[in-house]
Amino acid sequence: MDQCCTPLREGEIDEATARAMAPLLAALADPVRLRIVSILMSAPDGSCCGCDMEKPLGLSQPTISHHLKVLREAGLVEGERQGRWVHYRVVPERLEDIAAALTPQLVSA
Amino acid sequence: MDQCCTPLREGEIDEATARAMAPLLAALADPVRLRIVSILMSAPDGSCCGCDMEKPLGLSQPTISHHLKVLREAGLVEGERQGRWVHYRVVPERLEDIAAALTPQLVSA
DNA sequence: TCGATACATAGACGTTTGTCAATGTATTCG
DNA sequence: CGAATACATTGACAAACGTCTATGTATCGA
Repeated sequence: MDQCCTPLREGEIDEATARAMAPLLAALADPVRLRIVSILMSAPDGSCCGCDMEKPLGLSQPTISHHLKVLREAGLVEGERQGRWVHYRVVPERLEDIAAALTPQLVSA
Repeated sequence: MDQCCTPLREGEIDEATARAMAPLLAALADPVRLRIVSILMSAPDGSCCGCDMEKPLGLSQPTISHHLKVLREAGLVEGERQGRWVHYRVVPERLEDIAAALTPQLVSA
């Protein structure tokens, strides 16, 4: 026997799709970045600037800036300069993209 | 002014929750593991053994075994020995956990 | 019992990641 | 202008990660 399972049918995601999806998940796969996203979403006006995250996160300013950059480059967060500060907010569409990619296949399965 | 945003209200996830959530996302945040999950979910009987993944993934057997271990330890995949083979299948609840953690806060926001 | 097959483990190695201190840039205010 | 503040960038370093080869373990079939 050269095949232990019934042959794989089509329908798996291709390598390109997987390579596009992985960085989005990777951007969220960090405790600090999860908390940043959570802080942004639970902020009264849905946004916040980096300076107010230092204390609750207990990390240095450059480290937080680094995490915000990762989130920004993944498209999960957007920053808008307002005078001296940059107001960051979550891009809900990206979170929905992730959630949608994980569930629909369950429906069609 | 010592505060540029309105004060953060409660509601963010705590550090422990973030530390529990991150590994689950990290397990999925890899192109190969995404494809493994996809292969398992699109298999006719919802399961598959490692040997049939080598060719489509184009990776060595130990590497695939490593990725399956990561997925197993994250609880995203379960393996059951059947004679000479181990049949792996996705644990849908874990995927739903992830999807649920990303969307509900959007509803309550 | 012996060979073949499926899978796991160990060790090695280059790459990526998370963190920090130090420094740079831009904006505001006196 | 000059000092202070918010944020970004650089460089360093240890830890974690993905991959491989080599080897170990377990199961089946002849």
